[in-house]
Amino acid sequence: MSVTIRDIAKIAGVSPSTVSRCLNDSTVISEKTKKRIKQIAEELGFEFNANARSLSTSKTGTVGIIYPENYTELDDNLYFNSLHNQLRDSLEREDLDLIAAFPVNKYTNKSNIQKLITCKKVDGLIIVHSKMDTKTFDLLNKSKIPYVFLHHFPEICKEEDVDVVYTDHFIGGYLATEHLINMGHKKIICVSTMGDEDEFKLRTEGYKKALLDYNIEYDDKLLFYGDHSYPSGYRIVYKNFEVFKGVSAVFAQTDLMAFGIMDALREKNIKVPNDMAIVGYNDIELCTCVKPNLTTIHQPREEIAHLTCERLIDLMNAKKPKKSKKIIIQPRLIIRDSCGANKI
Amino acid sequence: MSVTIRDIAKIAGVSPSTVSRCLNDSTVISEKTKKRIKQIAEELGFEFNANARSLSTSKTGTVGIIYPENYTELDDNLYFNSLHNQLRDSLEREDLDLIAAFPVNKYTNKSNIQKLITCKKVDGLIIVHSKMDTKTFDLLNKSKIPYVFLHHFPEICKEEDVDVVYTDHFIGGYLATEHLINMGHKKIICVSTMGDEDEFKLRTEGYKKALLDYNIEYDDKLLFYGDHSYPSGYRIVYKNFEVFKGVSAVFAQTDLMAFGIMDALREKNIKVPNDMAIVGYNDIELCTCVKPNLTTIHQPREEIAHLTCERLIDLMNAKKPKKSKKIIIQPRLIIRDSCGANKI
DNA sequence: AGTCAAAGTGCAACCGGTTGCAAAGTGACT
DNA sequence: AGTCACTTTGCAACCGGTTGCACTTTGACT
Repeated sequence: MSVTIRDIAKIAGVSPSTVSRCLNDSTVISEKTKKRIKQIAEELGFEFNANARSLSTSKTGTVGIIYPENYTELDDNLYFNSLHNQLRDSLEREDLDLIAAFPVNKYTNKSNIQKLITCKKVDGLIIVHSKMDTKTFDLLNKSKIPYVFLHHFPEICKEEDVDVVYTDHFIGGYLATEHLINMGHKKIICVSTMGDEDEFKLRTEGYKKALLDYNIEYDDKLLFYGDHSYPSGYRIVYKNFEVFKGVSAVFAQTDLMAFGIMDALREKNIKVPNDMAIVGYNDIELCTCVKPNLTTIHQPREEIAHLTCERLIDLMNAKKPKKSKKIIIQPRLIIRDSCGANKI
Repeated sequence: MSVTIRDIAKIAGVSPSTVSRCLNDSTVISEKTKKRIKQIAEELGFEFNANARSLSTSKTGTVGIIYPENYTELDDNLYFNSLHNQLRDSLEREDLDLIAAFPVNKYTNKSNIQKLITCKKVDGLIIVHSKMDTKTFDLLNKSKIPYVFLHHFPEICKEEDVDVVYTDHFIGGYLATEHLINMGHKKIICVSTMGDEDEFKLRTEGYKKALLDYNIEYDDKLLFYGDHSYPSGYRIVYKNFEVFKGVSAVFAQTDLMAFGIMDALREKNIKVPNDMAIVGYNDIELCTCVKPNLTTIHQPREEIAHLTCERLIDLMNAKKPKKSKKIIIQPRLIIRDSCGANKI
């Protein structure tokens, strides 16, 4: 069917191994033959058969990414979608393909992680998922396939032992709160989320620390819990309107909750930012598709994606196992209109 | 490193071919040996090496999907993201992996379509992209790799000659407009988009046909062009406010433009839906994250994804080339609050 | 002319599966 | 015991690359 190196070899009157070496730019081949062979390959429209190549080299040229099962339901999948595109872009630079999967195939009930590893379909793994059983984790380590955890890492391993890149949610929470304080607010509601995701706890910690640093007493009546989503933000306002009436600012730990809060406040005739300042978290594209534009904490996706891929590629190319490394990325405050800063 | 069928063969005292046949459930093997071999394989934690398998069978167990280059910029990538997840889900059912790519690698400048095909990385291709040069198209056909066009198909081929699945945008435009007419509106603005994308032209045609059917004269002063995005919808209201003041309804051909229009109208103190009814298009998740909830045209993603994959898998499994087929999916009107129907 | 290192190329095995075909085994029946 | 059909298994080639090692060629130097 398609052209093989043996075809080329026959035509050029050399052995297949020579052809292979030429097309792989081996240094032991003379420039003259190299040029000649490449020429013929070009004319014949030769392309390597990736499978044959993978079989003999044990390199596939593709990396896998594992997302949390609840990813599609996750309201901030908007953030993940955009991160995903950045990751793909970073990998494209190295001509690597990307296969995305959930931890388990929900139809066959088999572990996709295991499948990708043991079937040798990927050279490396990016794991955006914090729950992992010991069996899979062992398999992962035994397989010698490099991996880096993105955003989360499983409880079953020590942070020092694995490669992980994440953003500093403590600082993020701090920055958001500090900004509101600097704008003159003293009573600031914080809307976090339930669940065992550490990042939200950290955002809350940052919030508390900022209050402390600026001598504002922390009041746990001002702390609420949503579920990431727009409706949950919306409902929290309605359910706790008395509390909202008594404050002048809100730090919502996802942008979508901030949107819900803003819409509910509008219905209650509270003007943002004049009567209430709002800061969100994530900086999804829609922040500028909402009036007033949302002030928020930006997680630099390009940087996250770039550093994650860089690290993974490093590991994939390393001859010897490398010492694991932790990469922490600093979030940034993006000032728009919802916090009132632009009106001054 | 990992367990091979030869390892199993040695332990079981049979030949590798027998092991292969057992694990592939060949009918010529006795149940007894099959059971024994499978048992051993299980114990050893055997998994097929996908590359070796692909090499000999020419089946990779993965399909590729090609997105338009401008996909990440496309404002309705929200729609595509959700469609993508549905596609992945449909493929997961058959244990197929999915590699997503753009038509060309923007760093190496090489054709990704060509790469996926000629390197034998995929068994089939879903193509969401209408521009394709003759060379690639020829390659595609010569390669015998089955493909289906999703939503668009290239101009260089005849619709009858290729497999394509898309939604009926004419009907979508018609449904949206008809609904507004039924709500008593006679002057209806239509916001389409520039560019050569047929689907938007068709939506506009549907709009015109509905007007015609209900004896409302078409007025081209009521037709505007945005660029899919929220800001463009927003701006159109500001720039043409006199026109908007004279009508009672708007059909926006993307949800995001509808959002922009709604926000601009709010700032102009025009109440939706009381003073102005609005219908969008796509039914992105955010339609219910906006006040009032957006009435819109839903493109059934599950159905689209399912039919696309079903067709592709059909083609991949076919022994002989099948006659090409066109699958057209009907959009649905989703009535929410922005059109005023719920207030009556 | 003879020696020898360096450069260039080919042989053959290997990666880990699949599969057509031949051979061996089984059991029923004459 | 011999024949025959059918079931079960093994041999060996193949998929299309890579690579260690051995061999040949080349040219500089004594």
